Amino acid sequence: MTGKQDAIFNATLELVSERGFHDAPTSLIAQEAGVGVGTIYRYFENKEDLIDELYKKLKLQLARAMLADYSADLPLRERFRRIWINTARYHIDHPLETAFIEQYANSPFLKPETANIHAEYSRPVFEFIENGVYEGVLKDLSPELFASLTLEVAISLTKKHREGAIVLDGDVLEQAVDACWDAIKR
Amino acid sequence: MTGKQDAIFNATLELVSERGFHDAPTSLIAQEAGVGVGTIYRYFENKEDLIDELYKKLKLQLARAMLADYSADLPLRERFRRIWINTARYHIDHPLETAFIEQYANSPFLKPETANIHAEYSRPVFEFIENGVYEGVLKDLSPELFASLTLEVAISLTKKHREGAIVLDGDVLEQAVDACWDAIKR
DNA sequence: CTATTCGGAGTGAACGCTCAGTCCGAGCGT
DNA sequence: ACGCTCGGACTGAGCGTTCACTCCGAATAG
Repeated sequence: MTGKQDAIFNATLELVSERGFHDAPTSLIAQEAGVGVGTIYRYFENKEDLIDELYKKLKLQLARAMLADYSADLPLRERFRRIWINTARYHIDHPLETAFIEQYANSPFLKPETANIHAEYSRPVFEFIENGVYEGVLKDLSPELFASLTLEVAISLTKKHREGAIVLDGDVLEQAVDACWDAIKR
Repeated sequence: MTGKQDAIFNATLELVSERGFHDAPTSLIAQEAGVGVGTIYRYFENKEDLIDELYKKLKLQLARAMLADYSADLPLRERFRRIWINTARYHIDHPLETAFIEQYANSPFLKPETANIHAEYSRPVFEFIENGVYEGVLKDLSPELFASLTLEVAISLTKKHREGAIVLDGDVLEQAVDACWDAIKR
């Protein structure tokens, strides 16, 4: 039974997202999770470890969501659209997870070995890029530049959506995918 | 004499950027700045106020840098290039400032009234967008979407540069400006 | 001399984490 | 079937430490 671990994860996600790492004391996390403080330390070495494990879990969840309906058989344009929309959708539908990831990724506590997790899950994304460049449909740019021109745009838009600066409805989403495609297509 | 206030700002910038908000105790900031702890509280109400004031100061600095050589007389394409390159340059040349801004902007401590500061300084950026849309050179998109498609890309690239994932030399910078232009031009 | 600025030991509050003790179900002897 | 023992998951009051912030005497300026 991992019910308690999950309860601790959920409480941590909620508290850290809404109040920040250092305003989410272990005592509160335990209370919110319905367990004793000591129980946290049966599942995690310390608070930093708890945060780090939660981060890895969410990053994996995100990677899965991005590639939810991916298939290498589809046309490049459609593969792109799906990955892009999936990415945006995840961030829109999971504000707590997004706030947590963003907060931890930008903090100096992020462990170097944790920072690179994403790479191994996102193989299909690189596959897509290589195909596109090889076929001459995409510009010959580095994968990192591709990511910044497309996925980072999606993330930045969802952040503005979350803050209320824009409304990301279907129309805007389509405008944005098209614009991102223009940025990378030859 | 504002020498002490500046010393406190500098020490805070350095410590918070490298160690994080909560691993930069006032005692250390005071030591690094060469002042007593109490002196900090002569210039700032509390630590949160100090951080917030520093954030505003850096945001203003950034806005000035972005528009350093801007002129409404230049062709749209050139205006765009300058703003984009200036933005990237600032973030590349000011890693501490960037780390601080990014960290604070993504934390839940950011005051709502502080979050909107940038808008008033970036009037010329909106001017550029309005002109471009009016002249039919740019797509008819919202200013926020423009920002995500261009400036956020610049910022995201410099972050990768700072982390060592890519090297942002002149060539890559030019590739990126061109790609961003393709994203927004009609 | 007076007014103003500064310094840093000291204070109370809050934190992460520990550990002695509780609780409960599985296993065993009768 | 039943009572007893044992082991480990779990608890939370308490420990040691650290922090933001205060306060008042010292230093400095006018």
